[in-house]
Amino acid sequence: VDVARNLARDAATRHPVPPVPAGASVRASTLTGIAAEAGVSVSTVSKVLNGRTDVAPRTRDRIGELLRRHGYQPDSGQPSGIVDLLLGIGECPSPTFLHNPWADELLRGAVEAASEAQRSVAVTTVASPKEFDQWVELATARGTEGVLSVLHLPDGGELERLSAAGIPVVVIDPAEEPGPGIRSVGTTNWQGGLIATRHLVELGHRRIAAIGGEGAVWSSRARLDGYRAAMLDAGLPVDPGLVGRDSFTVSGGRRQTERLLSMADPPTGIVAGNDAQAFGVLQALAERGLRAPHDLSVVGFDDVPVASWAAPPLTTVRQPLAAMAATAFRMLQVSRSTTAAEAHHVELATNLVVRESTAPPAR
Amino acid sequence: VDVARNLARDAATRHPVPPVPAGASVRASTLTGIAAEAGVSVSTVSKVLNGRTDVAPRTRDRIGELLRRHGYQPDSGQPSGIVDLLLGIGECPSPTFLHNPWADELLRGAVEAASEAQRSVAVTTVASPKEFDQWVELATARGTEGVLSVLHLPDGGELERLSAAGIPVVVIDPAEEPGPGIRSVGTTNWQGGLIATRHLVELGHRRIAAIGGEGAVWSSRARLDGYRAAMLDAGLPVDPGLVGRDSFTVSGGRRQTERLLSMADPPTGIVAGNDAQAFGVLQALAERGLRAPHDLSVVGFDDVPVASWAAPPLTTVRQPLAAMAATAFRMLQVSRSTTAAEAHHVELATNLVVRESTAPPAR
DNA sequence: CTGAAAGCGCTTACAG
DNA sequence: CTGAAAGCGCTTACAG
Repeated sequence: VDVARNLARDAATRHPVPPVPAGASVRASTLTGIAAEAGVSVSTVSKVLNGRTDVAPRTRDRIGELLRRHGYQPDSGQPSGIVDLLLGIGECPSPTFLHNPWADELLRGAVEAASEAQRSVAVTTVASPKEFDQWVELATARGTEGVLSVLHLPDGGELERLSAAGIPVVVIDPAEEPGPGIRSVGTTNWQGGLIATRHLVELGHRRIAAIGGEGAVWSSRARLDGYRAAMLDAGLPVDPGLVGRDSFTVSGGRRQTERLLSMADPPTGIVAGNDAQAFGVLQALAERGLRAPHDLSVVGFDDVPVASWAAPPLTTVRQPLAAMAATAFRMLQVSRSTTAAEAHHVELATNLVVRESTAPPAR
Repeated sequence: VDVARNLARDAATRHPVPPVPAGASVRASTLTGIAAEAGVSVSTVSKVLNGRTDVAPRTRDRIGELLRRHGYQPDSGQPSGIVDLLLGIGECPSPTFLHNPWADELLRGAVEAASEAQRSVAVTTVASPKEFDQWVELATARGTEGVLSVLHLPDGGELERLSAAGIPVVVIDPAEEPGPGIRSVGTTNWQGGLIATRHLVELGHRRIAAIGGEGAVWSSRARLDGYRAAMLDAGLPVDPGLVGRDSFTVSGGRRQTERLLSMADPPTGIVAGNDAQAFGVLQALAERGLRAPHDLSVVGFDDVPVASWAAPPLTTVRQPLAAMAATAFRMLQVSRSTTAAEAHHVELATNLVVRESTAPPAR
């Protein structure tokens, strides 16, 4: 009886609004509205919102669902104007992530796209699940408009926390295979491996080595497969000794090059797993008094801004990092205006940037 | 009479608080408090806050002053949790600023310091005074807690806008000489130039060249002077032909090296103006089939993360970029808790990182 | 140009 | 576990 009276009063107070906003653009729902719809008091909704524990699980679920559906924003007054860029340190190749020039261009792309939309990009590095949770807390408190997660593919629990808080996510260059429930932006890694290798083939190389990343890094597997495909296309055998896996760092590239160079029949060209490894290749060569491309050709991967700083400037497969970030940012925006943003994965094309570290083999 | 009654009532409502927070840490002032102090109604204060026009100029000024003094924050409930890192593209060496790995470590330092304080760093690039104004608008709307301005030294008007909005500023590595009214963090550039040069002297070099930045870049002048001081100390003449000024880029370093190498009596060591130039030196050498440190020693400046990627790994003067950003962040925080934060400039020490691009001269 | 009053969206201590 | 009530900080239409 009380509940019914309550409902009636609240309904009278509310503006006459259809219960669920559907595809409409921005519609600030209020606790009062949600409470009426859920048939509970505003206090209870407020508790759910603030993570209080004294709410029955079923009630909490029902209200949570409603909050999500309405895309409820705290302080709904003005939007926060902040989009978060989350750098997952944990599972990425190099432990000190921001030390990787790779992140730089990603950040640039995100900042540019955001500034066009009158938004700012907040950068956070996250090294552990605990830090991730802390970040969710912080970001919900200040009302982030969405997360661009670099490399890190949020797990089920994280996804739930995010969606409970109404925060849309897009993953950039997922480190693992992205599942169906999540949107992401990547590049054509397989094709990148293919064109890098084909470039060397076309220059006349026959013994071509490839360096991959460690373990199951998703992008690395595809690149290596592209390498194999190109070798196959050219009718060239893939000598297992010519394929090395190592960390995505300078020393990884260096180590593999030393191994390769000490083979009885060393390669004349190397397709590195990324630009850092390619710099390592160059270092290993220099140490032996050798030079690229005269003694060995190298192709990098990423086209990190400093790729052109190398001596000689690095031929590399360009990953359009800035464009990837901008695309991810835009995906975030559309998800805010449609009720159910469908999950999808977009891949941006890689392309070869020929500089001076590749040439026909000597002899 | 009414005003008096008002005051009395408001004073009763308010918690017993001294009128101005003084050195206390975080104290959220409310409209009610400000109104009582100004002897006006909350409505009037609210109008001033929202830029309504129907407020007498004198009243508006008085209230504005009070709001500023109290460091009034909208939504004072929770602080925004955002500190801005502003990258001034306009006057810095390389036009596409974020392409400079230099920014990376700065960002890392800021992000780490901020995260300890439960804050996030919003990154914005600003290319023109107009963009700067737009940023101020955006940042005040979302309530930034302060600005870390990289390179860009805000001018009088900008400073005024910032202080009117109650936003504290600290400049990192000011591109020009910082005036007395502003706080900033830099490094001991002069000493850096000195130790880089002295290192080459100690290795036995006599003909040592130096590359500086273009125009009046503040930090570059100091570095060059440090070079001269070290030469003087060693009783070595400073041949004007041995000092070149060029852009702070790879091609700048390359160009100067070509010039230097074609001299009748070329130098055996080069002190570059920054790491990018040092990479350019390495490129110029490689093109002539020469190698560092065998044919020529090079010292960089900055110790950008990729300095160790060079072949050979670069000996360079380390600028503690991350620590600088962290220091600047902390200066921002203290300014929030003290009423009048005194202006000052702090310089962090540079130090030499010896890697493999330097050695005693050949012959 | 000013402020009393109504109201909004939210939170929280407390009674049940 | 739930909600009525009090309260907070703010805004705004309106009376003067």
